[in-house]
Amino acid sequence: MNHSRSLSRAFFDRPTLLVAEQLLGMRLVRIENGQRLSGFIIETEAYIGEEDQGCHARAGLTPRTKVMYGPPGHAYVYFTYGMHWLLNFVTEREGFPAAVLIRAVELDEGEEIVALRRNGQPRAQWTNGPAKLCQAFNIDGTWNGYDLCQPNALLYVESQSDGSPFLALSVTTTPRVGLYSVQEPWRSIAWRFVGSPLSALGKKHRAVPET
DNA sequence: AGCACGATTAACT
DNA sequence: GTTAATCGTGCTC
Repeated sequence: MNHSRSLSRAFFDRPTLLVAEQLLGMRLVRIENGQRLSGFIIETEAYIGEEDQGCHARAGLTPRTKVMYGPPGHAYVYFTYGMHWLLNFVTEREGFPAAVLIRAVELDEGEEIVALRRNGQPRAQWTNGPAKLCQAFNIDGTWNGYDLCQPNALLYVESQSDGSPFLALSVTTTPRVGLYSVQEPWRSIAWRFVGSPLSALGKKHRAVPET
């Protein structure tokens, strides 16, 4: 594609906080039966290392966390609450467990299919949650370990051809969602990145989005 | 082998 | 704002 390019492994092979922030405005792409489904990433969270008590890797190397210990640029997809799949991207060097959770995207391509999958829901709620976007893009555990940086990948992230994001966003950081039982400082550390359209600046400002 | 728990969502009141 | 749905994971026995 002329106006875009796939993010390289080097992009993910960097400090997780940097990756989490710079993923905002990039385009998540899923090729399904030859058709493109995509959305602009607008919300992420960082999970970094065994010390991070909010990170699954706090349990060390297990069958579940194995992918996070692997090379960067792979998908870490896991199941939670008995019914939801969540999509993460592995970051940092091989051997160091870290990942970025994709919490929300703004749908770009694949409206018909997503409308079908999220039937009954208004458009604004199609992909505004980590499990919702997995449902919308039909991403489940079979994608765990998938290499986003391989040639002709069916799941990957795009930037513009010059490497910049598609959307110019103002970035707000807040504590990560749903870590109520996690000890401090991990519970409150501001490792959640929320992108808001620059055009919305000066209008409504939400200091801390509801958790 | 058994069990408590959860990086959530939708459908309630 | 509250709660049920639902099952893989990791920890304990």
